[in-house]
Amino acid sequence: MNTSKKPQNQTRDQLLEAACQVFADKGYRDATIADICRRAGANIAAVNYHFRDKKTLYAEAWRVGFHRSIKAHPADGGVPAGAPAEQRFRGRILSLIQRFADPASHELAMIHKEMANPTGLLAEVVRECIRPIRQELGAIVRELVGPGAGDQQVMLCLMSIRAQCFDRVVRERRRDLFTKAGIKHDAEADRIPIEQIADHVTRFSLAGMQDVRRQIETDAADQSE
Amino acid sequence: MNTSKKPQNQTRDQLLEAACQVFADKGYRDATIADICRRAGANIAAVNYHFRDKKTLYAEAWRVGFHRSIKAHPADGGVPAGAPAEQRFRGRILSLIQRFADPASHELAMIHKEMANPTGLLAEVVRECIRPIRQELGAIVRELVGPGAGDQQVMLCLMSIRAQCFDRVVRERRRDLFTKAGIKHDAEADRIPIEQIADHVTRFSLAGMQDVRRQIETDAADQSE
Amino acid sequence: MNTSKKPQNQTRDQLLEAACQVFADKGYRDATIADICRRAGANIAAVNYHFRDKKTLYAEAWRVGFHRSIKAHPADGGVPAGAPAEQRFRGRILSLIQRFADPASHELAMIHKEMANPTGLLAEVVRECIRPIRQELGAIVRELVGPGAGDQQVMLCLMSIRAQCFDRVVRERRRDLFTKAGIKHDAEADRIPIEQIADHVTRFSLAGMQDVRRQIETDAADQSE
Amino acid sequence: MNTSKKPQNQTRDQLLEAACQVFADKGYRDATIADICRRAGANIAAVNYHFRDKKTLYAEAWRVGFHRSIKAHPADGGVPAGAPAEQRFRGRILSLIQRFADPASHELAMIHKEMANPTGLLAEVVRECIRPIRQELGAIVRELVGPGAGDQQVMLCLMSIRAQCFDRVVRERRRDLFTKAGIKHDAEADRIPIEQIADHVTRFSLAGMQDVRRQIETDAADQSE
DNA sequence: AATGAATGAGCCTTCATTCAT
DNA sequence: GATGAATGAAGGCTCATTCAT
Repeated sequence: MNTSKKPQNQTRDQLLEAACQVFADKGYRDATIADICRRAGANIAAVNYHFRDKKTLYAEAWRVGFHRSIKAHPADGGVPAGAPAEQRFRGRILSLIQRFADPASHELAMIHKEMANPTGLLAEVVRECIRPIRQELGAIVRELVGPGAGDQQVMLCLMSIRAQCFDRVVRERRRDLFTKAGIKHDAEADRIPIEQIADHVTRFSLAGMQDVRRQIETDAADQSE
Repeated sequence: MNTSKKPQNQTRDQLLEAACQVFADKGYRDATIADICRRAGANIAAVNYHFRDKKTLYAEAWRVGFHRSIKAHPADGGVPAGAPAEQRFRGRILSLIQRFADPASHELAMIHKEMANPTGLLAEVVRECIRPIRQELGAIVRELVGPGAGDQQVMLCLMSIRAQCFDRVVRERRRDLFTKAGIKHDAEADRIPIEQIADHVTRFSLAGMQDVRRQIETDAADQSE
Repeated sequence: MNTSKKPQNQTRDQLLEAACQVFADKGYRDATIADICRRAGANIAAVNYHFRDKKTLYAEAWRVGFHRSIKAHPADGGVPAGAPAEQRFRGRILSLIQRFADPASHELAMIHKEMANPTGLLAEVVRECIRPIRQELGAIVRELVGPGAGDQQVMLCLMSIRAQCFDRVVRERRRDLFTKAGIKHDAEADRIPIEQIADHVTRFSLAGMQDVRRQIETDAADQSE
Repeated sequence: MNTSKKPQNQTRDQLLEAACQVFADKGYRDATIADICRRAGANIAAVNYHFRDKKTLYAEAWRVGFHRSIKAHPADGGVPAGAPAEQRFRGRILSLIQRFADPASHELAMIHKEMANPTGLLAEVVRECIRPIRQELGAIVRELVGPGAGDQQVMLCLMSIRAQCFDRVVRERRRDLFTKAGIKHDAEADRIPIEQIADHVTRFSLAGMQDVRRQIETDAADQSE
């Protein structure tokens, strides 16, 4: 028994690291194997040797990026399961935004690229990684809008909330869009600290959800009269 | 009186139409001239003849898509300039979401693709088309959060609002992401009527903004004591 | 009978003029019909309409360029046929160099391009235009090297002489070669007046031919002893 | 001991060899990568793999052709540096003409093509290879026309001399010009042995330079009176 | 008589992948 | 186990030419 399971994996790991960067930066199609190998200091045939495929490397890189991201920023934001819903909500929001804003993880960029040009190569990854977290946030939202809310209303609130978190992704890209087009873009918004943004999203969304809850209860009262 | 002034533009128009579809579907890089020409029923050299470049065709298609979209859904949502801010706000939201949801216009998909992989070819288009509308919405938001709000607070609200509208884009792509990966995706949210979504976003955001306003005024009162 | 034979030839003439310029500048292959038509202010189909072919236009432009050149600088350099051989020789040299150096005529550049990449389209033109002049210069050289000279010796002298005249052509291109490669090229030699160059070539060559003649006569004397 | 250090360069070498031939025959623009690869028995992507570019291959082929040529025919013509100027002059002339006439080297044809249609890709090559040799010949000519000669006079003599050597190039192409145009061209001059031509150019030029020197000294004597 | 539209062949280049060591 | 060499398919672009008015 050797101490490390696969000590020969150095090249493989460097390839994965390089792949994360390049895929995040360019997307699946625009990323080239040659570029990835160059950054990894590996031979051009290394990808096909270690991963058989560009496709396989892509899925693997995605998985690696996600796990690194979720490890650094646990989905519950450090808030214990027994805490009140508002606090758990805030934890989730903070976690999401931090994950997306973390420059070490390339998760956000990869998600954005993949959504823009779906490759159909991430079936497993999506099933394993993204689904569960979505459903957990869904449960909290359902708590917050109250038992009277229908599926549709919960869904709409979820949409509003996730959209705001996701905006970190979009914002990053929007900046590129403007920059590449040679347009000066007021980057002021980009300098707002993460915690402040998370605070804003939390408050803004809690207010929105309370409004939804109030309306539901009003409607119910009207109807019961 | 003839219906079309220059009937010889037929091929050109068909190329533009095909380009909108293909660019929206594949993005700049993945779209091939051959595919566009095939759909337009034109020769492979037609793009070069009519537009000189793939690049130029792309910019032109973007412009066409935007104009078509903005024509079908005026930015003010049909609400007169003299109406109360809340109504004008609702008009804007409705317009934005309708524009993005309109399957005839490929605006949303193209925006998303461009943000994912910026080409730097849309300097003019962005300057001419997108900028003004952004600033108009900004003015309305400033009205709603009140005169006491700082630039940063306005910016955060704008972010929350636009993110929700933009979610239409992302949602569409997310469906593809799941579908292509072979995962069944509850498309229930996609069947919610546009007006209802616009209503939700409007209410949700108005509540959020009021919360921001309230906080600002509270802080101001505390400070003035 | 109308005053001008073909008054409608304006476009045709402009095409020829443009063709001279472009063919001289780029050579047959690199010259594009589109460029020629653009400079002539004509439609892109004009060349094929007026000349059937790029090939035919090329031959026609060559002919025009040559005739213009020979008209401006008669082959005998203005020296009457009865003048002494040395003077007639000088006239020829002056004429050749002037023709090649005249920026209005594009003859030299076209010759050079054609020699570099022979098109095989100039059979007639060469037969009609260049041959006679070569033979006339040959006769003068034969006179100068004396009746004892063999064909080969005459040929070698002709080579030495024509080569010097032709150097105007090569020099022009050599400058381009250096310039395009980003190398500073002492253009001092290019500023020497034409007459001075013609003088030099004349003297240099007369000295050379006298040397040849002297050697021939010496050899003959040796042999007759 | 193996004969070749890197046997894997075979394809690369064959590409270079083919490139020399094709570029010499057709010039940069008219030469096609496909043709070069076909002659080298290589795949069409081989050029891109080994040289990255058509441009780079071109520059490399030029360099190879030059070195092969200069190796076979050293610039001094085998005449030691201590020999009298006339002999060193003859050595240079012989070397130049041999280099240009050597069918194994494609140097002359490539120079001619490049001068006709400068690509601007040979900056380094020209600087490294051609410049030094030009300057060495210049020094010898200066010796021969004497210390009283001005720069301009040296330059004119150099022009006359180089033009004659270069005529080998032009002659070769002129033959093509006539041949391709379907004209019978007395190829007698082409059959004159190289040494005889070199002899002629040497004598012819030495006589010319002596004439120039005599004139300078006469002028000086007139002036000093 | 003359033109704008359209065509198809050909070229350079890129890139994921495979082959032979 | 790992690599440099080599491949073939595909894409964007150019351009002389033809077509339909």
